[in-house]
Amino acid sequence: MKIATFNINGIKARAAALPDWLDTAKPDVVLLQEIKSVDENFPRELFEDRGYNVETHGQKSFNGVAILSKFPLEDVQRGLPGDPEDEQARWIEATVMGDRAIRVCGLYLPNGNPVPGPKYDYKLAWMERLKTRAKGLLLQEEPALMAGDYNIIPQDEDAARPDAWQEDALARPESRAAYRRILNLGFTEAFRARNQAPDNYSFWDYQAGAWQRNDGIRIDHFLLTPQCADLLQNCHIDAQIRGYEKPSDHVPVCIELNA
DNA sequence: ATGACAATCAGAGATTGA
Repeated sequence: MKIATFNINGIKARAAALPDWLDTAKPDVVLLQEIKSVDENFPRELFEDRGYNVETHGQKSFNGVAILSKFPLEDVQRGLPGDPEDEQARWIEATVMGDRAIRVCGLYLPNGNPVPGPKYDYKLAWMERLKTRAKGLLLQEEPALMAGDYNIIPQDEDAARPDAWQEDALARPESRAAYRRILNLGFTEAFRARNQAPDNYSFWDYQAGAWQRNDGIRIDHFLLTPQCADLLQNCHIDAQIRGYEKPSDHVPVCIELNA
């Protein structure tokens, strides 16, 4: 089973590029972030016509996450638990009913800039809630994953110019520590489990020719429970599509599971 | 040191992103 995560930076703006990529990459399951659309306006036919089941958790203008799946989806949950006041659409999870049931969680972790400030506080608080949900997944002792735009540069090797990100919410020591507290509960980060090479990124800014200079950062990640990590075949980044027509500033990260 | 670039909503330019 091929599962991908992709921050598309707006479904309207990606109405051509996203189907093109689906037709080429043929993922079974896709976790989308930043659909920037309310549920009613999401062009689900684009995906249903290609054989995908579609579940969305959108909001107006910003954020918004979705799951596309060629397998049936069960027990869909929207919103990260832990704060009933939180209106931002950054979390959706469901069980993918393939040969083996897999719980998939799609997330769009807050950016957090500027540091310090209320947005950074929200990021850290959100990560604390994420940790709680992560513990819950581990307790199930079943194949499960949390994937999406973490807005975290895990280590300096995950940025072309680490010095430029030192004071940024994506790389601050407190951000990295919060990410590691989740990882250290017992998750496997799929990309580094299969690839130790530097210069692998999942985001390039639109500005200043970042793509052409390969001035990127790796911030889109797959975290797998032990039972899911047992199934991991490989993980790769579809970087080339960043150079295609009207791209997102992120590219898809894909895993192949023995399931 | 700053802005560059893109998307959204709205119908100009502010806001957000990373």
